[in-house]
Amino acid sequence: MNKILDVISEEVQKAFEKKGYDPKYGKVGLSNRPDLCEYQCNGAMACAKVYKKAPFMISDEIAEELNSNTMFESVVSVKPGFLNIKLSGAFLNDYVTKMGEDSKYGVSEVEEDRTVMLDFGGPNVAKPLHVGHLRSAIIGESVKRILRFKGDKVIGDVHLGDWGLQMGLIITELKSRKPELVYFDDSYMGEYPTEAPFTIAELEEIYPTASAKSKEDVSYKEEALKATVEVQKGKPGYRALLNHILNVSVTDLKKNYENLGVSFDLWKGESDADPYIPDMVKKMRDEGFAYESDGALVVDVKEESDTKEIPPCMILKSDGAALYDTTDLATLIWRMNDYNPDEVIYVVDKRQELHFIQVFRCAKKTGIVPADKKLTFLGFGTMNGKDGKPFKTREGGVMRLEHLLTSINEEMAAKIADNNTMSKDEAEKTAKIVALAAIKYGDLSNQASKDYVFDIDRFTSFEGNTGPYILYTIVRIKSILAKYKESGKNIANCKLLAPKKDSEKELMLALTKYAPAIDSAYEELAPHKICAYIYELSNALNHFYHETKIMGEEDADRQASYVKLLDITRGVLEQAIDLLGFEAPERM
RNA sequence: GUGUUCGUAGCUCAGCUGGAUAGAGCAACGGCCUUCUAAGCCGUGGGUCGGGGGUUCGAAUCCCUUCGAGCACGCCA
Repeated sequence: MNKILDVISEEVQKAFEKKGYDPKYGKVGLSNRPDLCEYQCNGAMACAKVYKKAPFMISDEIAEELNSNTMFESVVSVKPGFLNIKLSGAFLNDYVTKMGEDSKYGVSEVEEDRTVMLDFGGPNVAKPLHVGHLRSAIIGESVKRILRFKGDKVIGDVHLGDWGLQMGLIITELKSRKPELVYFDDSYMGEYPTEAPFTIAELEEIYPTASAKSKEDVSYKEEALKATVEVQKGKPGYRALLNHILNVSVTDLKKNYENLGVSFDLWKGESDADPYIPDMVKKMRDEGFAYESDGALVVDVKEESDTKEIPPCMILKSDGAALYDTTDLATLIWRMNDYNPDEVIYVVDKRQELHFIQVFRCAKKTGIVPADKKLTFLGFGTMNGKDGKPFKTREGGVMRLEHLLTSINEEMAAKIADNNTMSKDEAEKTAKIVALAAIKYGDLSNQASKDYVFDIDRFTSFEGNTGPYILYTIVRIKSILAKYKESGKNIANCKLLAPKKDSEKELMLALTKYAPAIDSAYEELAPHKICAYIYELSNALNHFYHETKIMGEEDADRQASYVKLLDITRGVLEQAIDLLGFEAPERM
């Protein structure tokens, strides 16, 4: 169905045309003076310049033309040339009724068939998820849902960090601890054990230890670098270890992402790009793109329009090892081969922007990615603590995601227990749902590209513009709908009427803004637009709720209309929070 | 140094493809629970949109400049 702005604009444009002006001036926008009108058209001012007339005269003509139109309650011309528009209740009723009949509440799907590869998550194997991984997961999951909702085919890939120096470090540390393992015996020719020689807990301890050692001990670091090259060259014992590390980590990661309501279609990693690297390098050399520079193999990606020097893309280090430029490029090879996406979107820390500029340019230049494909960098800002510096625990370390979730869950459960007579089991389940909504909404309501302050106290207070406020609004609606059903009436039979009171009309107007909100979130890959929208809608609902006694309404038709309005609002809110990646409980 | 992002209320943030009186939440203060969940609703106070120029009928929004902060800048990822 058409967006309400388009429907209104069409009428206004017709009026401009009828009066002899270019219809393009009839474009209508949302009012920025809600005290005066619901919609406004500013075209008369621009139009006045071209037609050499006073803007006020033009707006007067249009207002007069439109005043008999049943779509509008009023169209008023205001100096210097604004057109202030109010919709008629009958039109609004009709429009919102149609929205309610549509499974997507008026959001239309994109016309062309598109396949999008979405690269998000980006956890490193052998390292526990910490709060730094939260943003990519939350934003990526929401973007994935938004794109799918709009009709794109989306393939989400976790893109594990399982290939660089970190693998060399783990192997080196493991070797120094258990040199007797067969993986380190170069003469061993048999099958390697299927059981991993470590648990996830050990693995998580090994990496930071190794990383710290390498910073102090030069020979240790050299050994790790050597091990890195050897894994990449395919040394059997090390490859077997790599597989163990991968299996143990991925099992654990899946569990953690599941707790966040985040899922991936592919669990590929940097290591999956490895088979494509030799051919890629050879081709880049043969075709003259890659050349030696200070012992390393690089591809220039400078462009004339650059305002600064863009360093070349590094393909191979002077010791022959691959870098992240290399794996990201080779990853694009299999992505194009196997899935042929129209666009690849990277949801990664914005500090990596330069790297991706290099990779994108190199991929286009060398033909890995055809010119008509889109490569998009969706960079997000850092999660800071209250002090404005990157988020740390009180002790100064990184906070594990599990710990963060557990502590918020506990606070939530206590709060719910205070408020309600729920069973312990239900309270805990509800606490998880609400806590997750708090965290996700807290993140998504900020613009992705900006740094934001992660303030646990604020998120657990649950007042104002928060996830729990949205959920609370939904729960209130559900409660009334349940009561209506209990009274033996059927929501499906409810028919919407034209609004009578202001708060009722406001709510209907808020509903009509759903499709534009989703569309701009889709176009700009900006989930925060959805947050802003549902906050506005929730406010409208709560205002209406406060002054309308629905169950006490005596006029059965009016009551049915209220119920219908609530039901549509509930549907829109639940659909919207699903796009953000969380859900609402039945009670809270 | 070069580039880049940003600077909006005491705090955290919207608004930025130019429109009328710059909006929310938190915090402060004052009201509203015998009636559908007060995690709510209503109200008050709080701003030279970092500073200065410019373009325009009109600028938080576009351009220039200046101050301040963050981030990135070939062999870590």
